[in-house]
Amino acid sequence: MPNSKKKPTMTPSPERRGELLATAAEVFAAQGYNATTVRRIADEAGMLAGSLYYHFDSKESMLDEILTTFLDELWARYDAVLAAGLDPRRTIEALVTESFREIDRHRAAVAIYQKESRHLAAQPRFGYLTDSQRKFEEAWLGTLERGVAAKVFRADLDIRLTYRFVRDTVWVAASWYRPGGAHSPEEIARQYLSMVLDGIAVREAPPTPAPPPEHSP
Amino acid sequence: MPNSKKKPTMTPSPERRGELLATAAEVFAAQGYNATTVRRIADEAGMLAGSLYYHFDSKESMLDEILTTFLDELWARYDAVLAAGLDPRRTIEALVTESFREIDRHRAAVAIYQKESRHLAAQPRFGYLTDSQRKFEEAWLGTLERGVAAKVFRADLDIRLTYRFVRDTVWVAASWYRPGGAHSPEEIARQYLSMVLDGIAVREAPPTPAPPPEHSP
Amino acid sequence: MPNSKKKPTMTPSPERRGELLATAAEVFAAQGYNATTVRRIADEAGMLAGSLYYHFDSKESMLDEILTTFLDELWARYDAVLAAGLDPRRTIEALVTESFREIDRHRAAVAIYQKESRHLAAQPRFGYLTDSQRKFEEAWLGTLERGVAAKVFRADLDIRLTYRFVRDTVWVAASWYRPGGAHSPEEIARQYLSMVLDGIAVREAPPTPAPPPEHSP
Amino acid sequence: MPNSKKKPTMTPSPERRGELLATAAEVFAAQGYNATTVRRIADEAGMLAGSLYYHFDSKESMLDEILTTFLDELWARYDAVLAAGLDPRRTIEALVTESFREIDRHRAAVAIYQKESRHLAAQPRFGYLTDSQRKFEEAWLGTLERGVAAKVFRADLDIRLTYRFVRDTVWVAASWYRPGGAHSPEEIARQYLSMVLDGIAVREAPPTPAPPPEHSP
DNA sequence: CATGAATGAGACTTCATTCAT
DNA sequence: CATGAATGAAGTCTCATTCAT
Repeated sequence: MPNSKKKPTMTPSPERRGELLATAAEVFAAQGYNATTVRRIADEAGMLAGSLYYHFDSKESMLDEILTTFLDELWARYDAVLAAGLDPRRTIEALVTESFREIDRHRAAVAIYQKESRHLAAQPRFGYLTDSQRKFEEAWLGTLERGVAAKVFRADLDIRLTYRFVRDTVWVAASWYRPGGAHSPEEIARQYLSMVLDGIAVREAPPTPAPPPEHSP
Repeated sequence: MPNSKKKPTMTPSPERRGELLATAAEVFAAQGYNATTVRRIADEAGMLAGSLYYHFDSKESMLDEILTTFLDELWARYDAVLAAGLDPRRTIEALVTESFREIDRHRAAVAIYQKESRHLAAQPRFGYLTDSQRKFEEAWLGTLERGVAAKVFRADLDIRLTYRFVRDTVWVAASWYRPGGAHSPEEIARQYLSMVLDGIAVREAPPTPAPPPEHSP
Repeated sequence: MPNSKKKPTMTPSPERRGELLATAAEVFAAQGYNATTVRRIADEAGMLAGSLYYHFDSKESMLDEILTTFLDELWARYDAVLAAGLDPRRTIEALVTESFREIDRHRAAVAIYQKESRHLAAQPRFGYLTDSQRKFEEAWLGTLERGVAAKVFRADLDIRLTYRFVRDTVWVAASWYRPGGAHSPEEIARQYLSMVLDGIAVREAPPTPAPPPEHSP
Repeated sequence: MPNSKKKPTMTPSPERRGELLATAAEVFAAQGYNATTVRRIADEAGMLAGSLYYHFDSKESMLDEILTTFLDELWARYDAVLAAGLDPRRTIEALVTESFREIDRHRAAVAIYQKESRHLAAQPRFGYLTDSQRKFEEAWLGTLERGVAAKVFRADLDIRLTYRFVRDTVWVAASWYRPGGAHSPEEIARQYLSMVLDGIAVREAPPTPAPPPEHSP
């Protein structure tokens, strides 16, 4: 739901718009929104700075559109997961997996969200960021609480601490993730889930007792 | 610290300097470095923008000093830990604990580091950020590898993924941590370590009906 | 910048031209020439900004054509009046009446002229505005002077002040006049003339002993 | 005037502001608000464009301050006149005189007001222009109506037409008035009032019929 | 030490204008 | 004839920085 103010030229060409937004997102993610000049985006897109304004109202509206596009898609998927009626553990697994998929698809948008959402949320225009964050907390924290009640998640931990731990752990990944890397989003999700759920320490399983048949050279 | 040849006119009282840096750090952390105007810092400090230049060469040098102060202290502590010759698990525990203590002491600086280090590292002046990151990786990744070799950390995980998981897990906390909150840094460290090492899932009932006969005690 | 050596493609239908000019004039009058964007005119005309350039060389040439069209017509009528050899009072009456008729026909153009002519006159392209103003002054001031000489206009007033008074009195009306209002141009002219010639004050009781002898015819 | 070296121009804030506003007003009046660049104002003031922003928020706020300063003063004087309880004719005389004095004092502001107020009034920030215009109409139209009722002003004229006639007649003078000219504001007011009240035509003095007997002495 | 005023570079944005389709 | 997209110049404004007082 971007701007709906004055200009009758709302959607000149969806494709070009999309390309330009992708370019902008990439630069915003790499340099930070404030540090990114509109000229830099234009250079990257092979046009002059002023030309961007044929497609967008302002630098801010580009940011806006990048974020809303991402959040809309994220919530479509999250909502589907939450509506599926899975048990807490499977819900967490699904949410984490969808999150990594979203990072895969909208890496730049996620990185921007991570870096900028806190101070953007103060502006009325970006109020939806706060809304989204609240919904986000409801979904994750609620699921964790159900899990604790169902005795599948530990009860001896501060639940909010756990929430932040899981949440951040997943989303910071956007800062280093590169599509087409060694692991697929699903594989990363699997390993993250394994760490988050079971820890990185070796289970009591006697590190010595039973000597596993090692690989014969 | 490469450049130190500029102004020999550097005789302001160290206390005032410290106060001003703390103020600046707070604003940088809250709004982002680029989005912060020198005037805003001056306002917060009760003076005019121009007056800050009696104390500092530039806005950038404030940022520089904030980051180096933080990193210098961090490394003093990390080096002490690493020099102590602890086993991998205790080393990780100590590093995590020191990290949370550092977040407690330099919350603003840590938050700035998180948000800005990536694009700052490109500038020569901030080359030390890259150095620090490399040392950081050596320390943590090395410890994890030793732990895997010693079979105290799981071997079935991608080690770099594990590294990023542990690293991020700890440092993102700076984005929400507020000194004087419900938990002390040490308590947060304890819980985080517990999650990271053992996971958030409840262990399956140890004495399961069937197969697993191996656990000795 | 009179660039007119490139496009021989000037074969638009005169009607469309006229419509577009009327639209442009309306917008120029409402918002001011400088504050009016070519896009606004195009919007109002139901086309895109670029499309206007099929019909006109430039925004300035639209303004030019609007003003010359108006002035040409005005001078045709003024010249007819001046050529009629009326006495000073009847000449003034005729000029005023024609002026209001012109305001009725070219309200927008007159309003533009009022607002913009002063600074436009500085540009060579609009030199004709200065010429017109000089002719205008000759016509009006000359008539007034003849009237003073003939003792039909007061001699105790600064003649230039009188000239400006009469001139402004008539033309500012363009700022509020709307065609199709309560009064016809002729009626407005009649009342204005009555005010200008005889004042708005009630005449002191029969200024002379003798009661007014009735009209002869 | 480029800045000469040794100018001991110690200009305290309010005075400098005032000077700059006067400069701006002059340029706005000469070229029109929209056609005036901030750089032009700065040039005229002997500084760089950006430097103006140390004193003012924006170009618009300069305009705002110019207009409010003028209107505040105008209304102080108008209100004094209206509160004096004069009869309709003397009230009109006083209002006209004060108006010409105001034109003398704030010529530029008045000229700006004339040219720009109509489209500025649409913006919320300049809503006070509409308010002022309404008060203005109340004052003048009301006085004229009282005068008609008291039979000192003609009843055979459309009163709103009369109002506009008197109002415009006075205020357009700002477009040609130059302080220090041949006539003082009071003298101009006297002549204008004479024209408005009694007309420019020679009184009853029969242009031909009967030779005026009275003014022989 | 601090202020007040200014500089200068560069940012975002607007807009008249062009041109291939 | 009109559109869609772009250009390029110019305009308003911001801000780190300087410097005389």
